[in-house]
Amino acid sequence: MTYGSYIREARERRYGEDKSFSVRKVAQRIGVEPAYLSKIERDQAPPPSEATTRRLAEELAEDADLLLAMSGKVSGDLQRIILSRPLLFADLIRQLKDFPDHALLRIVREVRDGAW
Amino acid sequence: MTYGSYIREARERRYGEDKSFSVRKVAQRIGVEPAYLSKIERDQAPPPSEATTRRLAEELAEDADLLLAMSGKVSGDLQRIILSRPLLFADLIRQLKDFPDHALLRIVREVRDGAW
DNA sequence: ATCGTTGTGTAGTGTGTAGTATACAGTACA
DNA sequence: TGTACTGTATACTACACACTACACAACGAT
Repeated sequence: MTYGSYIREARERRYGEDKSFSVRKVAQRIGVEPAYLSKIERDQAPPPSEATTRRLAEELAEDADLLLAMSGKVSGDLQRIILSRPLLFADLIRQLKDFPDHALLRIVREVRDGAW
Repeated sequence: MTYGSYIREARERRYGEDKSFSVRKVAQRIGVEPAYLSKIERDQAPPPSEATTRRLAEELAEDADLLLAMSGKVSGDLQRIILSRPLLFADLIRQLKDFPDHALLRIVREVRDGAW
């Protein structure tokens, strides 16, 4: 599933029930040219900037982090968090690389629930 | 402490004991023009690409993650790890944002020591 | 005195990013 | 039958990134 096809499907799903989700209208609301959005949806243009992806995500009620991941980008706010303590986060992330999802999820939960 | 001044100090420290750590020689070994390295060291050019920073880090025996952080970049391998499971890592990192260093360090250690 | 080495000033280059602008063909409907 | 909308093809643009190429003056050793 590419960025483009994902966006296209999400938009068309909404267009089915609300005709204001045409390429033109959505493009206008997020502040880009319709031809550009069209190219993105057909993967003829690379995914747009982080800012544009965020507007698009909000418009289509999709997850911004997921969309950003599809465009090969790590969210700017995560980057800033990592850069504030690069060595600690580098260690942590590299160690979690091969952890299975469920172990990761457990850590997320324990950290959230203040088991620390 | 900027990227440039940090590099300059590290290089000059080594130049004191080994004359092969001149701008010219180091530049040649890491594969860039001397004038370019000179500009970088004086912060007249922005920090170089990740690849060049890595070669520079190795040449000067400095920490690549630290140097990359100074240049405002998150290491590519960390990005790839995050992008492999964007939602899990996004959650985790955002939750750790305001953790004090010692708490983070403890997690790093417990994860490493297989307390999971 | 000159040769090699030092760092640096200035100008220019190729590639990528993130788009805009205009025009065009097809479809819906009133 | 026209007009209002649909998506898309094509061409172009502005700016940033990551450098190279060459020239020059200062200094140190032989």
